[in-house]
Amino acid sequence: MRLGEGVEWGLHCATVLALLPPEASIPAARLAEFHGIPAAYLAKILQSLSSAGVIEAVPGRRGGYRLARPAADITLLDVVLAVDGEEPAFRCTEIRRRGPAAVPARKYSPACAIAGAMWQAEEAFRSSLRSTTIGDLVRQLAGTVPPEAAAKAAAWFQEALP
Amino acid sequence: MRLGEGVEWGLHCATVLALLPPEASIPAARLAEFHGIPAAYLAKILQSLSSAGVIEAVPGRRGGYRLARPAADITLLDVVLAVDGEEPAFRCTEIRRRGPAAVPARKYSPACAIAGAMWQAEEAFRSSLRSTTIGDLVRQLAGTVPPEAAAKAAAWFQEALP
DNA sequence: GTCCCTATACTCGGATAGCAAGTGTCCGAGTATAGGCGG
DNA sequence: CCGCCTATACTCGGACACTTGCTATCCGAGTATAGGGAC
Repeated sequence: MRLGEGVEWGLHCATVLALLPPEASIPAARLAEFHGIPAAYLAKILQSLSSAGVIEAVPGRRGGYRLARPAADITLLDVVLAVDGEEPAFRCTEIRRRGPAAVPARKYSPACAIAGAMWQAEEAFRSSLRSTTIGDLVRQLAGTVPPEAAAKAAAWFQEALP
Repeated sequence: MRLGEGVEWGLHCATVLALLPPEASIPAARLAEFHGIPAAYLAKILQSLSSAGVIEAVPGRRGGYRLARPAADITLLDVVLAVDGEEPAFRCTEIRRRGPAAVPARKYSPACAIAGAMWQAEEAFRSSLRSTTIGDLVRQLAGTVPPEAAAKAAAWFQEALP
């Protein structure tokens, strides 16, 4: 089980967007520069977040990206599913219905116990991600980010944005 | 996030092994035939389970695989980690320490809030898998597998094993 | 001075290569078994 | 008849190709802006 690197980028970008003034937007290239990551690939990640309705794109000369709704209404699950895809991690291929012991399909119970247990675990994973919002992250980060780094970030935004 | 197909195979094989008489073993080729899956690749999966100590290999002419310990002592997490690897799904690359707002490394808190939230979710996933054992699966399957399929399976094992 | 128009520069969006890891396969090393041989 | 020995056949274990999907990149479509000109 492996989460794509874009998930981390998407989460960090979402928290940065949550810290911007309301209605303000920031271009993908600036977000990439701020995080020290490849701009071309980050564009693809932000595109996924945009089409999923987590963030929204502002077109035009002074455009960019901003959150599509309040940070408190965006869960970590929203971001992870938008970047990584909606399909479940465990895919049941119904191998119980194959081989020499197979019987007609209608005789099987709707879901086998193995797939059920795996999906239950995945639901626990998703439930945990659903219980935290970008707003919660921002609040936590306010207490853990080094004050010096916060100051440098604020100065950088002052210069890079307007 | 995607779990390899081998995880499903490993879980099904573990339940089959749990149903065998104590001390009995079954070759990888028979397990593959029973499930209708490629034997050569299943061998690789079983190899992973064996080196992880979940199942054990019996060498020699009438050899095969069997559970390394009672089914009630094998959790689904044991199987998943053995097949899919131990490394966590979310990997923090510390992008917070990069870019124009970076400060000396020692000033950062040990773990950033984003990675912490992701790891907490993954722990919920693992905890759920830890709470179910192969023994539990066998008990559940006893009530859900079609009796007709169970009879065919028993007959097949009678003929294939000795 | 104010309004309108046009050219511009910057933005996002989707289509396009490269690479690593999962998927699938194969052959060699090792061992319990089965049969034969000798006592 | 019993025990030992050897050859065998079957097993697992690790090393070798191939395909899918993640990683990385580019160029074209679209739009708000800035400047200039007319009134």
